[in-house]
Amino acid sequence: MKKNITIKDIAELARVSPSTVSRGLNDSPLVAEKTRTRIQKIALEHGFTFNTSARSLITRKTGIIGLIYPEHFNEYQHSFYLTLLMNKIRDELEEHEYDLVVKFRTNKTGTVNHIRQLVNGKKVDGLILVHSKIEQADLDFLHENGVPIVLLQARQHYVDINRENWVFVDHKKGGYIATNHLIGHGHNSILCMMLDSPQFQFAERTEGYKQALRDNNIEPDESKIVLCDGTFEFSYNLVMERRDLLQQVTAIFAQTDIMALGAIEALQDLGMAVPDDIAVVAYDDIEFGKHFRPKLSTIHQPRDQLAVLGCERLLEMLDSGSTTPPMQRLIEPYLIVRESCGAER
Amino acid sequence: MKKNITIKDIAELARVSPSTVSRGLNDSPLVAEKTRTRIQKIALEHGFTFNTSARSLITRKTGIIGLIYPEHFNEYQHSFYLTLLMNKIRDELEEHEYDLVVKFRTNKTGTVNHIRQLVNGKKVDGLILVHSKIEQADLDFLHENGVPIVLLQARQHYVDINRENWVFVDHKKGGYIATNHLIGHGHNSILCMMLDSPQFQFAERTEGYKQALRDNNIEPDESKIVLCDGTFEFSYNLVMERRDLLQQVTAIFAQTDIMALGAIEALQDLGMAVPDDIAVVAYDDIEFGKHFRPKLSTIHQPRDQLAVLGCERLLEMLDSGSTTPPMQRLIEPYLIVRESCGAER
DNA sequence: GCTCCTAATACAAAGGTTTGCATAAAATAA
DNA sequence: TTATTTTATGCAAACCTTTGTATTAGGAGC
Repeated sequence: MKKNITIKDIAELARVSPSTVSRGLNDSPLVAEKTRTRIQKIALEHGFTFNTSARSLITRKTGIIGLIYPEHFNEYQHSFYLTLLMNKIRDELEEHEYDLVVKFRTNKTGTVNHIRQLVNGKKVDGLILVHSKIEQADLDFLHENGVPIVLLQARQHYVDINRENWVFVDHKKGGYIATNHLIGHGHNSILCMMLDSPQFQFAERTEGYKQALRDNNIEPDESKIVLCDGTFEFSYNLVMERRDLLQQVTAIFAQTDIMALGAIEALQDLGMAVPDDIAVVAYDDIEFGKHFRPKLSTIHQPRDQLAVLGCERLLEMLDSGSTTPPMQRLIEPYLIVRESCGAER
Repeated sequence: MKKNITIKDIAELARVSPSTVSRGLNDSPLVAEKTRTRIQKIALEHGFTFNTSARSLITRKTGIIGLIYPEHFNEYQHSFYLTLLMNKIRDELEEHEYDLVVKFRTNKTGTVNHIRQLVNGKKVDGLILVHSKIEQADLDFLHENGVPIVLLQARQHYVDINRENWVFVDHKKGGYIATNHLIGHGHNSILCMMLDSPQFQFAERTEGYKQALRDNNIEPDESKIVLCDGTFEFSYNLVMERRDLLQQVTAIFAQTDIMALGAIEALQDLGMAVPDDIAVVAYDDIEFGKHFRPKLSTIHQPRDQLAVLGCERLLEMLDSGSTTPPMQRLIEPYLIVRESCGAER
């Protein structure tokens, strides 16, 4: 096992003191031009890299950002959402020399609290939370310790977000756009397949749905809002078993693509045509949506924008000490019109 | 910004020396039972956590494992593969108190070499590579520095894997199983839609395809091996434009699910029935495959097994110093029979 | 009560960097 | 030339832990 080359070694080779080497390597103006280049040349020749531990012991910066997401994510949620978000975040952070460590949030009480451990142990400089079930106490803890954090994608109803930095997708708007589009194409009786989840964002989507109806002088009908568990099968079976409901509507707003897919398959198996008999607008914009028949019309969540805004802010807080007022941005999803909503015909 | 509580602080509170606190907190037998419990109680009350930097400066362990994967991954590859693999790896490692930092491998020369930086800077204790384009020089470097590494999922043809620890999927076997299954159901003229990629694994899949043919006394016909770029569209168009080829075959072995999906859509648009006119076996087992019509018969890659075996070995090397001979495992993918291959009828 | 051994604790160095302050060297001014 | 300022470098402490060695306390044996 080879011993690593240290600043001390470089100092000897360059016949200067370790402090000068340190400054030289960090491009300090305190060291003469020619000394610096000499030092850097030697360092490069010997493949020197800073020992991160020693460095962060004194600077109190680790160069690592923690990304925390819920552990209950499934392949669907990962694929259309988290991975691409994570990739973009990683890219943004790497440009600024930060590394990303990924954690999921265990909420088992009695277990180690990941967040506190990461922060207290000085393992991370900041945190990004993707609609993770963080508790108020943990948020308070982070503030006390001056650890920057940004919340991404969707809000939780049980924490106070007023002091926090966040970038959320305006899911109410998303629901609104989807519904409004359908109404605009002549549908005035629309089934809302709502994902029944503790996550606030689905209630928001339903809110948007209702609002769009009201804005078009249609009174929302609770019986046309059905709760689903988010799986393909559930939606499929729901459509199969609730043909009564189908009779009453001409369109469906499905709160995720996978739910839409299940519903559409069932409709087709029932001999109904999409979008001609029933139009469908979905939500999420998974890659596969455009290969499905009919191609899915769906609400797209601007993932990259989330990542970019969030990272920008985090980086800003990281070097300014986060004293500025919090950044709170609601970004707008948009509708991608393909075939399933019938507007293209 | 609150100052963190250190071992020194605890020492004062407990009226013992820092070294005793350290030993007490680390459950050393050198410290008396009653002192230890007293120390631990105080530590707990004050929410003490070790300063990771200081600790790893001396122990030379960071408790972090680097996960490196190719940067060119797209949503498709991520969703069915990387994320779930990563999740499993994360789980395995977290059980042993390791964190995971994710990096992708930039191969731009002139750029920083992530691997060396991670290792030299003492940021990671070990590495997991998911068919990343690592170069021989980097591998040698890792060995010199005694940094454990395991290679996962697929081999590269340009590095010497004899000294390395790895768990690969037996892609030749995968291709063999797929093809053999089709032959077993009466198909003796099978189109192989091969993914044209620098990755070795696709050539291996083709090898398996050929081998299966030969083992059944069918001479492989190069004209029935067509190169694809892996996209849905390419496969779709290929089928549309090469109807001559279609006339000659009764089945297709598509090397990825998404390619199969494109091909099947095209076949259906041409008025051909799958599996009745043409049977299809795919490869990867993405979640959506089972929701497609027809449900995709496909080769499943045992991701969890990859993760578990790889992590086990890595952890072993991490505390035994990796002197044991390398672990080299080829794990077998298996066929999931659904509808597209026609065997269920 | 004294010696000797063991068990428990303390001391101090080490790990690699950064950084405030002191010092030395060079450059400028007189 | 000498005094003064500027610029470049060196010294040493600090960051927080771990760990080999020294020290002390306590107990056993005589």
